[in-house]
Amino acid sequence: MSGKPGRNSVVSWNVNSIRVREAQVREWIEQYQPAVVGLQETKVPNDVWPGEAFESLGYHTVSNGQRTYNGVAFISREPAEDLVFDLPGFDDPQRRVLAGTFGDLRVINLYVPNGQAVGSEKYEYKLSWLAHLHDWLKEEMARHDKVVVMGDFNIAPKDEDVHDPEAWRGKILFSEPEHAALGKLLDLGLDDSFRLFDQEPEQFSWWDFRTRAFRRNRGLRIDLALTSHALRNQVEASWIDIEPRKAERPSDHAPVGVNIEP
DNA sequence: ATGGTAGCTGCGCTA
Repeated sequence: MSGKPGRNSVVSWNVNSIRVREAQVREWIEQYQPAVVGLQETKVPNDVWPGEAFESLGYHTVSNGQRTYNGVAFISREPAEDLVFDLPGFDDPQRRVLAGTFGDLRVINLYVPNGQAVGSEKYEYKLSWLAHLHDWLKEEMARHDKVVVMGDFNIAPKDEDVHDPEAWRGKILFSEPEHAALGKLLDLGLDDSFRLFDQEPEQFSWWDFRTRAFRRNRGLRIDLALTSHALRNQVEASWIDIEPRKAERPSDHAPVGVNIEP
């Protein structure tokens, strides 16, 4: 791992239900005092978002929630400004987008559709969603210099991000059209921050519950923090913290993040 | 080709 969580961290964490993971998230934030945390799969509507658990630590929160599925949120030391809750022009009841500005940093928190299986209806939705994301990000990149686009991308970028690339090649999370869509996002002027640094091999951010994949580290790196070129000389580290994945009743995802020099 | 586990919900859907 290059670096570790700290006060300069901007963090993405798919918590797979904030109701179940509330104490884990609160304790993690108490330990590291990160600047911004973007959550995915909170699975609660806004009226039962447990913001008070984090506001009692001195943090601000904002939820873009949904019952049962999806749902994204920010927990941040400074309040978010210029919030965006949707992909413009993409009418979608699914709550997957939350963007906010923290000082001079634009942070875009995403829960990219999973896609279920290549060729399925949900896969087509995923690719369409990513195409609309691209068009909106192009505008966001024009409006803002320092941008972090982070979240559960449900795409593993390269072979080294997959425990068994030959088994996964062409499958959901690792198909060519998904790679093309991610490539188009990077072409807007973004880096996969994790690869700005030398990293230990076999570092992943998600391990399937069903195959008990964590025990053998059979994972994928699908949780990403993309950083704009203007941030290159401020990005000090990019890391995955697998400690919370070892907890009792963990999320299937680990928190990932970038440390950005103020 | 399928199933395994987990969460939410109310036993099927999503991941």
